[in-house]
Amino acid sequence: MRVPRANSREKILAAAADVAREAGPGSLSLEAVASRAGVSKGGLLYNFPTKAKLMQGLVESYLSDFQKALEARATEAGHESVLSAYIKLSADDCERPKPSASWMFSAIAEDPDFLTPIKAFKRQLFERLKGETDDLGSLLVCFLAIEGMRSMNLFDSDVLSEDERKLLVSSLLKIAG
Amino acid sequence: MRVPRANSREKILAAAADVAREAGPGSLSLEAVASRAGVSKGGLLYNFPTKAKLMQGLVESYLSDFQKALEARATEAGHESVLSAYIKLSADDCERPKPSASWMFSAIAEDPDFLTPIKAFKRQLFERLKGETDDLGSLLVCFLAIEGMRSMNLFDSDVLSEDERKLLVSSLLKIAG
DNA sequence: TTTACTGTACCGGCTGGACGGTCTTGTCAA
DNA sequence: TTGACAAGACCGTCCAGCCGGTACAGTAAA
Repeated sequence: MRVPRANSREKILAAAADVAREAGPGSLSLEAVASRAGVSKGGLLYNFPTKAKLMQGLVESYLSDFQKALEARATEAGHESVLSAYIKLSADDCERPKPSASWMFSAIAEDPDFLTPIKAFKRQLFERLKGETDDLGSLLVCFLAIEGMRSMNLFDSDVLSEDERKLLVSSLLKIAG
Repeated sequence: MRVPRANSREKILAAAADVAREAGPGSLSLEAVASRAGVSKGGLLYNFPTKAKLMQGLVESYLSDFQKALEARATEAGHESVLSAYIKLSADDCERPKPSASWMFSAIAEDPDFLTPIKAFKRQLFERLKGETDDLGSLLVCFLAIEGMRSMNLFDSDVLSEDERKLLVSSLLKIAG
């Protein structure tokens, strides 16, 4: 793929995420994204010929970022399990001020099928974790608790306090062994 | 409040949930809801003067149903804790073929603030559970795992198999004590 | 009993506006 | 000069909300 005059693609993807977060998932119009990215509507549609392609781009970049981050954590400290890496990575993600995936609601509103790759990725990750442990019950609890944490973060629910989340993470790490 | 000729309100709320589930959260138009409910658009707008009021109605009826179901479970078998009741209730909810809250994405797309009452409800429930146990860590893990289960159900992720979910629930009940 | 009036419940066409996507024109680097 | 790319006016579509109308139940005066 040729590189654009300026790498508009990433700017646009970031802008889309920002708009979804700040203006609400229902207000993710192409015009808003273009304006936010400092690009004209025509320019946006040049990079992403359709809104669906834009959503798809968001999903793909999210997934590849996540994959890379997980791999980095899992290998950098070779002693810890993938599950521990996943727990810590998710905890860090949730501590960041901006929920990284608030665009997801826009994607769902557009077409729920956009999430199919994410579901597949999750199932794949789960299978990988299953091969790493012999206590399926504990794994399930951990995996779902992380899912819950991520979901709360996504919904912008400040239901848990800072301390509670820290306690949760340490409890999960203990269960993960 | 006078009772309507037929209780259209509930019919409309149910229809809205159905449309959101089947046509996708982005296709929740007033016309679609009215048609599904066997009511004209004018009739719908008579009962819910604005789309926002309809969403609000969905949230309120969801919350009151949930509250009632939880109370019923918690008192019917007085021996079990509220946490156990919550776990079992959520497990049953997730086993039902139709996700009961798929309208939530429509509400979020419309305006994320619609979820405020739900967040408040969750926090309130969590506080209540905190008063029931002395092991905050375990409670956190359970609470978040349930959240994860509900979220997966909401996203229609069949990431977990039937057996896995059963194992998860039994593990949670064991942790809950 | 009849007739006229009132308020409730509901109908469905209409409109103004927003949005997605196209098309033509402009621009700049090579 | 050329072609990759940006700009933004433009068009068709869709939808929320409005509004004038209809049907009907209750009431009450005649």
